[in-house]
Amino acid sequence: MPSSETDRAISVTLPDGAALELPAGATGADAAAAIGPGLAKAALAIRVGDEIRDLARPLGDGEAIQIVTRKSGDDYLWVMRHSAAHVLAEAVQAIVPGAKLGFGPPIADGFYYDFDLPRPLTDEDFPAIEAEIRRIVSEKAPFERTVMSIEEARGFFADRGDEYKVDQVEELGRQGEVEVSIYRQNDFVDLCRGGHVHHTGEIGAVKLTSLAGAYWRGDERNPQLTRLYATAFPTSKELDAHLERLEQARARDHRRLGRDMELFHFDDAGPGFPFFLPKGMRIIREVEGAVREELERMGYEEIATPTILSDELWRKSGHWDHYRENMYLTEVDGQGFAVKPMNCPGACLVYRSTRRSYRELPLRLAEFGHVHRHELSGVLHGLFRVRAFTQDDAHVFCRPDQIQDEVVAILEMIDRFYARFGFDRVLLGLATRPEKATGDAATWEHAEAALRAALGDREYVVKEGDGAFYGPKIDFQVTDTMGRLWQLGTCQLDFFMPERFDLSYQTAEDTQARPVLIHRAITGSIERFLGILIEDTGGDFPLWLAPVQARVLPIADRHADHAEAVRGALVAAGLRAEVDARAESVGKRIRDGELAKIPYLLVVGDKEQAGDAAALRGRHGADEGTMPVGDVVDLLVARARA
RNA sequence: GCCGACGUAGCUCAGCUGGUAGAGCACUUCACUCGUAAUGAAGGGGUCCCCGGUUCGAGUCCGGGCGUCGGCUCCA
Repeated sequence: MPSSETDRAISVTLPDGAALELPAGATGADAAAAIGPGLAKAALAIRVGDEIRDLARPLGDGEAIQIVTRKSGDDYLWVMRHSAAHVLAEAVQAIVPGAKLGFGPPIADGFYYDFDLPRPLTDEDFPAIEAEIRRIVSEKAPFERTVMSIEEARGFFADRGDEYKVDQVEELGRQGEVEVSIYRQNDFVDLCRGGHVHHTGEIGAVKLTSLAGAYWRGDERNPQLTRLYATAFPTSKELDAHLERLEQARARDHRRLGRDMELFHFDDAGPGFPFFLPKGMRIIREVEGAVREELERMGYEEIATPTILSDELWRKSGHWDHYRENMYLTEVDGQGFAVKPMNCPGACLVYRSTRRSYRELPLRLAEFGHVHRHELSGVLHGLFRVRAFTQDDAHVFCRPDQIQDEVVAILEMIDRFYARFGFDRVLLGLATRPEKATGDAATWEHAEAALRAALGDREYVVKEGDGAFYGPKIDFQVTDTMGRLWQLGTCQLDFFMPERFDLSYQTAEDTQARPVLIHRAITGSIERFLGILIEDTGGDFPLWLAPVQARVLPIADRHADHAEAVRGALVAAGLRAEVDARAESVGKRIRDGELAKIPYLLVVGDKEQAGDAAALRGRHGADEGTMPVGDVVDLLVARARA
């Protein structure tokens, strides 16, 4: 708040690095006016650091600011969509009288608005709502900002029966706000921190995209609201381009490519349980091979532990208390068993199978563990969220003083592995103590500090309360083709499992000590990793991963034997090759080979047969000419290794 | 699990207000034996997701279940 004349002036930084001096308490609007009258008129909002703010909010000393106008690209889209959300809400209230308002923020690629509705909404209502939006847009109704005290706003929204807005006003009050801003267009009024276009006419093409249920404040104990997703662009041309991009992204969907390329299959006989087809297994074996190379290099030993183990074991491990509802249980001969949802108890039993010395530590035990988890039906999603998957799991048992080095080595291993597959945008997260946790606060803090130290100066986000019940973790996330985030690798500290299983080792001083357990996975889940790999490459796998690396096409029947010989030479050299000798034209078979995304097509006719050669065609028509079969084999082997 | 939509041949889909199913691609066979992105013809293939109900009659209407898709919540 602007106050006495004793306040000093403030200074903010503009995008070009210049400093702008303003009186204390100056707002974004003041800043825009200070820069120029044109900008003052065009200004819609202001970006301060990562945040887009209302022009009416006072600026702080030293802040880096950027005025948002119609020409601000993504920032403009953000502001315009925020305004579009208000118009959507006005339209919905016109179509469905009595609709109560939840939240309605802009999000990546669009915006949504939550409603508590007197009647269910279906997509048949979309055209009417869109028509109403267009009508409101054509009115060019101004967005007007007013300010109310918390008490005034509470009463205002209570009178209107907008209970969720009342809840939010109260929440803001608890957060220490003394007044809130209200935006109005036509008769529509919304509690809103703002940043809006001047009038509804500045909203471009709006399209409703989907309908979903969403809990108030994201808590399933709260009422479920109806969420209407939509997007908006300045022009319908840009909207169409966006819809076209979405369509292209859908073509990379691993579920679609997995079926088209015959990699895997899902069957009603086992919802969430993937069936891997021969070509899918070829890729999986390559991925596993890459993991095993790392295991060898980093001093791991591979083990295998049983899929089904006594429920006694799961009681001891803590899974019974924390995870039972997600476990597949069975009973045989009057004894309870559970299908493993994790591999750690098995690894602990391996550790405990003999007496351990400090000289053996760190003991790194790896396992390709096939685990089963009964996930809720609504969360299943292709290979990304399944009910049975293979963890490239490992458990490192070490002394407390070895934690740092081990975690550092694991992070480096994961980095190297992802780089090999060409994953560049990997997000790191540090997940800390959750509500449902075992162990004391001091132990947790110690563990979290160890992980922070190992992360060093890497970029990562802290996810408060997102850790496993037994310890904090570092996780590695990547996005799929639709922008959803999925966790792959993980590195978790566990101070509790060794306790529960009473694990120990003999120290140099001939005493018994408790090892620390580190859980880690590189791919996290081979299945999920494959899904990401499919979407990342769009099915155009690098040569070394391609399920079929080369296909030989004999021009006519009389070239079949030579084609077979070429295939034999490729296979003998360790390449995955096949022959397409169907009675179809060469053009047709070339086309089919391209559509099957096969890296190399080898055409053989009279000329090639006579010279024991093959004509090499790379993906997308790259003609590399005719060369002796031996040369083709050497060339492809070299490229597959690169 | 919750909200919404959807479920017809291996795939993509058509099938109007109820009258017991159709196309393209794929597959099989035949003819053609072809030089770098679709040769032609013929043929096989369906418990219209499942279970009930309404009706003379249900792919179509109603109820329940299962599955899939988009979200929410969850995710060791």
